[in-house]
Amino acid sequence: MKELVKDITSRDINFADWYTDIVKASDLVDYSSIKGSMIIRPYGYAIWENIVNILDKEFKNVGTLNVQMPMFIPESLLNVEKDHVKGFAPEVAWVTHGGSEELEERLCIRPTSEVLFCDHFKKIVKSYRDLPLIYNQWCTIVRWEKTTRPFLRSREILWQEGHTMHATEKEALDETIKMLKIYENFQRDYLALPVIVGKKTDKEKFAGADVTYTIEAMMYDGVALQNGTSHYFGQGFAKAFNIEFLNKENKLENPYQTSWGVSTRMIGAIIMTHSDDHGLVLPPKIAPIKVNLIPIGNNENVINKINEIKDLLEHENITCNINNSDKTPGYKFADAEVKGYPIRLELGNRDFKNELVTLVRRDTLEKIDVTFDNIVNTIKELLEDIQNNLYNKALTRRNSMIYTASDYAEFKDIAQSKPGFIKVNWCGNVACEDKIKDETGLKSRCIIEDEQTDGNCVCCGKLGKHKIYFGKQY
RNA sequence: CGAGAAGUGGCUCAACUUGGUAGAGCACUUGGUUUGGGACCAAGGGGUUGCAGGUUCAAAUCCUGUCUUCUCGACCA
Repeated sequence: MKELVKDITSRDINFADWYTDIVKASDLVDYSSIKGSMIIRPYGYAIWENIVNILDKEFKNVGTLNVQMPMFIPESLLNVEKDHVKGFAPEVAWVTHGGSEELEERLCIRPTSEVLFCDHFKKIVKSYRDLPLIYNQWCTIVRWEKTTRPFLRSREILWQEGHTMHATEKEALDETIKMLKIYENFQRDYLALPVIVGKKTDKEKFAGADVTYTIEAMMYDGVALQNGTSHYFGQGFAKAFNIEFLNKENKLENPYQTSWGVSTRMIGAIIMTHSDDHGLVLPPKIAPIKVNLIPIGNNENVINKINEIKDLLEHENITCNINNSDKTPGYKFADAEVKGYPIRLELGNRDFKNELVTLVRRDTLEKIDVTFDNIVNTIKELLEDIQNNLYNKALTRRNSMIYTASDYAEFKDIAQSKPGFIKVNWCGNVACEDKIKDETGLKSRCIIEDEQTDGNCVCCGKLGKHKIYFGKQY
C-alpha cells in the first residue's frame, strides 16, 4: 500500500485551499493534463461505484431501463429546441474534423442528451401502448466550463441522466417528483447530507424545461451546491421534435417528458459537508472501506489476530483493509484520518493482556477500548452512530446558517456579513431576482412549495407570492 | 472570459534579481535497528527546469507565444 500524508490547510483559514488539499491528500483524484478533466483514482471511484450501485437499484425498482446513447450530437439536432440550444450552445465542445477531413456538419459532444433521446423516441413511439418510456444512462458529458474544480465543476462530467416519456401530464409530473424523492432520500440516508428540495425560479430553471426541481445542499462554508435535478418538460421537446402517439381515443397527441440527473458532484458535497482539518470524513454507508485495521508491531500474534478480525468483519459484509506497511503507528493513525475510514482499529502486543482493542471513530476521533468478544457488534453500532451523527451535525450547522430577512436593508446586511442561505418572501418577479443578484451576488436557490408567504417581497415590498431561499453557489 | 499568482526529480521548494557543471528536505529502493500519534542509521536510484520559438559562445535564469494549476470576479449543474 502506498501512502501519501501531507499537511492540510485549515478549513477555517482558507476553505478553497483546504478543499484541494483534502481531495489530493486522500487520493480521490489526480489532475490530468486536460483542464477540467480529472482523473478519478481507485479510492474516489470506489465511492462513485457505491453511489452507482445503490441508485441503479433504486432506479430499476421503479421500472427504469438502462441504455447508452451516442456521445455526439449533430448541430442540426441540437438546434431543434430553441430554449435548449440557447442554454447550452455557449458551453458545448465541437468536433469539426474526422481525421484530416473537415466534417460537413459539425458534431457537438453531448452536454446533456435530451435531443438524442427525443430523436430516438420519435422513432419508437407510435401508440399509448409504447408508453411510458423510462430510460436512464450512466455516462460522461462535456460542458466547456471556464472555471473548474475537482468534483464541483469539471468540463467532463461523470453522471447519470434519466429521460422519460409519458402519455399523460399527470404521469410525467408524478415521475418528476418520484425521482426527486429518490435523490432526496438517497442523499439524506446514504450521504448524510441535509438537503433542501424545491422548485427553481423561471430564471434559474433548466433550458427547455417547464419546471425544474432541485436538491440544494449547503457546504461547510455556507455556499450552496446544487446536487441533483429533476425536470418536467411538458410537451415542449415533443412538439419541437414532432413526436406523436395515438392515445386511447385514437387521437394524435404529443407525449409528456421528464429528465433527471445526479453526478460525481455529490462526492464534492460529501467532502465539503463532513470532512475536517485531519482529512476526509466519509459517511459509513458510502465509504468503500468501513474499518481500517492497524497492527502495531509485527509480532505474529498481532498479525494473526488482525487477520482473524478481518475475516469476522468481512463475514458480516463490513469492508476493511489492513495497513501492513512498516510505517510507525503514528503515521498509520494520521493516514487513516486523511483517508476518512469511518473506524480504525488498533491492536498491539500489549492488548493481549486484557484482550482489548482500540477503536477510533473518524467523526469525533474518540477512542474506545473494546474486548475481543465485542469487536464486531461494537463496530456495527458505531457505524450506525457515525452515520447518524454526521447527518445531525451537518443539519445543525446548516440550520444555524439559514437566516430570514423582512426588508431589503436587512437582507443586504446578512448577505454581506453572514455566509449561508436567506429565506424570504418574494413577489415572483424576475426583476427583484435580478436586482438581488446584481447587488448582493446571491442567486435564488429554490422556491419552497409547501410553505406559505407571511409578508411582502423582501426586495420590492409588494405582495409576497413565494417563500424562497437565496444564497451563493458553487 | 477579465484580474492576480505559480509551473524546476513523485511532492514542497532553492538556484533566476546579476546567464557559466541544476541542489535540499520529504517520498522511493536495498540492508539494519525500530513500532501505542506523522521513527532512526547507512548505502542508492531518479530532473534535456510545463511546452514551442527567439536572443547569446553559453539559458532554469533574458524576451515572445502557448498550455496547465490555484485565487478572486463574470458565466454555468
